[in-house]
Amino acid sequence: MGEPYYITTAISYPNGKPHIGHAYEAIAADVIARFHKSMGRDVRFQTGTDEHGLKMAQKARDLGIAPKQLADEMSQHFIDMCATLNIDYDVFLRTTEARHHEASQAIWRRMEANGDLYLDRYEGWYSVRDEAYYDESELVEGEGGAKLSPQGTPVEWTVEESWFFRLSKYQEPLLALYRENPEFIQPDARRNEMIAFVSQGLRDLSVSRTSFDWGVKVPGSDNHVMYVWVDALTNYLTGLGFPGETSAVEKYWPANLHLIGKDIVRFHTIYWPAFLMSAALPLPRQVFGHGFLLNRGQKESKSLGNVTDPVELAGRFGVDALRYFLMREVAFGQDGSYSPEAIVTRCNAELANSYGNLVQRVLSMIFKNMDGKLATFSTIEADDVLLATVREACAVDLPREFAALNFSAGIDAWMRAVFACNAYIDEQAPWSLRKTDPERMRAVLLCLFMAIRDLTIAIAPVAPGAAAKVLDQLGIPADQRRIADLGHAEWYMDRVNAGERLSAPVGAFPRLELPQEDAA
RNA sequence: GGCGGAGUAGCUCAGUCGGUUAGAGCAGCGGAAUCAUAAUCCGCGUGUCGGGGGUUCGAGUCCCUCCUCCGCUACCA
Repeated sequence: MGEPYYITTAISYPNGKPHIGHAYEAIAADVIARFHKSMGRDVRFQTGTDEHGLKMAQKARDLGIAPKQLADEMSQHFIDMCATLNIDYDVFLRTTEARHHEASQAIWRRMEANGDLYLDRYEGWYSVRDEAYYDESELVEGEGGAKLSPQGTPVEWTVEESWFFRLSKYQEPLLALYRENPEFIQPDARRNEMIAFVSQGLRDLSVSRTSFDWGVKVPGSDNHVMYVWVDALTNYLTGLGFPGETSAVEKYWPANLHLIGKDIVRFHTIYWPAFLMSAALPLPRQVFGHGFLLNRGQKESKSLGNVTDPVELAGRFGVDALRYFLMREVAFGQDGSYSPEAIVTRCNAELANSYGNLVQRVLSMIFKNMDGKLATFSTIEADDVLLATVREACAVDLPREFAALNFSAGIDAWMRAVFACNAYIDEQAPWSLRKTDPERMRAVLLCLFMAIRDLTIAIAPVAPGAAAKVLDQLGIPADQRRIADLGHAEWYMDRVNAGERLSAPVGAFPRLELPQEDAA
């Protein structure tokens, strides 16, 4: 196996069904995982659900069921979403698992042993509904002079015993981390924000609660449960077998990439590294905060009634098309906008018309005019130029951009290679050569066969289902479908010697139709 | 308020250290071809590069200022 590569998504809070943002993060992480596997690395990919906290407990109480029952039910929606979207994770971690409680308590003890936890009182304006304390300056005045949180919920002065983490101690180490490892927080704009935040000074963090009990118990303080972030962040270690000194921990920790939404960058780039430093554990190499997806430029919300079910969306347009659209259309790291029209337009123009149709016309001609038979052939300069262009895009340009998480740019390079194939086929006009020079026609079509193999392997991490369908039709062995295999000199002769003939092609990238209800 | 980012063709965006007539895709218009998923190929852009001022032989690219939008500004996940 190749060099280890460990990627995680944030774990989702399952107090509602998955929304498009969950799908986006899962898809992006899956593309990254599949890409690195394709490059020959030994990949570990983890996702999951964060099931503790007051909101889950309250919702369960409202429904009259046990929190665990609610968690089981809701977590299943996320598992199902992953199945629908072809998310090929290695571990789906649930924070209610016993091993996770053990891991969280283990990291707690390590922080405590390092002298970074102490018991004190937390006093402040507390909103039960928000499960949050607010500073006096944040409060707003409600009717009759009542004090309200910035969200307009009632607050009351509360004194609570709480464990504190000495976050203040880590201000300088964190700043040094950002300074010495500029790639630790990405994109750059997020890093600047975090540097500004930490530079203002850090206060110690309250890391336990006594007001509810749906969480991980604090070791030695049974009436306390851990602050959700201590528990949640630890999931990245739990899945590897921590606190056991397992081979997975040894091999995959520290993680190469925590892929998260821009809204939780602070927790992952300030609290998490501070916890890890305190526990004397290595720090992840990179935290990337992706942007949000907007529905026609607007944030999705229940009140606007524009919430999209990602499973339904995938059903309507196809998983591969949806995955392609999201990775192609949105500049990774920035917010992006989507709509049925945008998905249909983008996927039809690129996946169906330019690429899918290329595959179809070439395989169809090989089937009809060559009996589906592959053989050796000799090339002219135009052929060599085309194959070199395609190879460059698939083995160099796209991988370089994907490795840097520039998916849009990587796919753009891939599209240019597809355009080159379409220009080449028109120039060579094999349909004319059929009558004038059949030998040359065969060379042109086989050249395109080779190009299609490269193109399909390169795009497979993005559209795994449809790519596999094409590679099946090309007769490429299942263990020869990685980007790392592109350069194998013998692949084509092996394929010829296998002797398997091509059948009539079956479309793998169909044109999409705009559903009636969305046409307007 | 403070800090940071952005404002380039109808739409989405590229434009590295300032340098020749500011680019790509989509949409639109014209032509070619007919192997293919009515798909493909070729050709066509006089854009106040948000406004104004400045530095420079020369600025979308640097400086100042103004306008607009967005993000962050501690304990909801």
